[in-house]
Amino acid sequence: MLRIGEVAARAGVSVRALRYYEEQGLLEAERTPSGQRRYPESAVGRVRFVQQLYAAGLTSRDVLEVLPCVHTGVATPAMIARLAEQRDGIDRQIAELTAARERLAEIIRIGEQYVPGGPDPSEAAVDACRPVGRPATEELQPAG
Amino acid sequence: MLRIGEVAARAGVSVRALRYYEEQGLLEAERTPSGQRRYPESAVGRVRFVQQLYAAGLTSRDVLEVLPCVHTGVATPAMIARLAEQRDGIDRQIAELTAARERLAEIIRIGEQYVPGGPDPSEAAVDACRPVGRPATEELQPAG
DNA sequence: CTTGACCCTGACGTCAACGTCAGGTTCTAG
DNA sequence: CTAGAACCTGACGTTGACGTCAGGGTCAAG
Repeated sequence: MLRIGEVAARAGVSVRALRYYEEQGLLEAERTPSGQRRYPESAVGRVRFVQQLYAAGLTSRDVLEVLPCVHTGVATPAMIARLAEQRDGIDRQIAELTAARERLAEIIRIGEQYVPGGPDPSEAAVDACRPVGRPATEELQPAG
Repeated sequence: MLRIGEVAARAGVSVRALRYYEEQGLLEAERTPSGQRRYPESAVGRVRFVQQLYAAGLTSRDVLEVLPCVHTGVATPAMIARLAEQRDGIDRQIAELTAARERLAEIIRIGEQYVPGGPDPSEAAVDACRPVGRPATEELQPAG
């Protein structure tokens, strides 16, 4: 059984975060007679999983829905539906992220191409900042 | 030239958000003599881009660094480096999201498999909640 | 000229996931 | 037994991206 500081260190989060997770019902702990929390080794993995879901944009409440096995150990059809919703939400997120990444990558490519000695990379960079493939309007002139 | 409500509606954000973007230096607007904001059509695309970057986990300040062309129209080598950093950050995010998605998908698969008429899907679901391929410890018994 | 939709500038409220501080207890090393 | 590290429970503070309310201009239509 691990102490809270140990779990925090291994999972790469703060002690406060673990207490917060408990408050939110995401992580249980046994208590010593004096009231100190004791965690099984598996708590480390669970915390990392919670962090993953947070990183996926889920809230604590979402995670609570997504981790029914934490409390009940059972996955009902309704829960499966919610899980699927969350999964689809993540899919949409990944799609948006990929799009954003591509636009950034394009700006970078243009920038790297012009930086070495080019006199005025502005037009190309500005184009990259525009919504995909839209022709220039009156905004964002080449700074001249 | 569009009015602020028009831009907000087309970009799918609130009027307040647009004023906030201006406050953060992410979006400029001309003003009528009476002080009302007027935007070019391209503002809609810009707002969508900003939203994309927000969705990618960037802060307003990050976006401000990432969109230097908004103000200067030029991409310096230092900016390129920052762009690359952000891109890599997004890559890491995508990787994490994909991992989270996979774990969710696995839980769903197990759930769907057992739901139709299975009497006790708990063990499988519980396994799916565990860090990848870790054997059962004393926590999370099959609820009985 | 008045009604109503839209716009303006502050400025305070919100929500989530913690950070941080206060004031006190417990555990471990010497 | 004593110092110090680690733990406890409140409870208030923080940050980012807005929401929302107050109080007041603007403008096309009737």
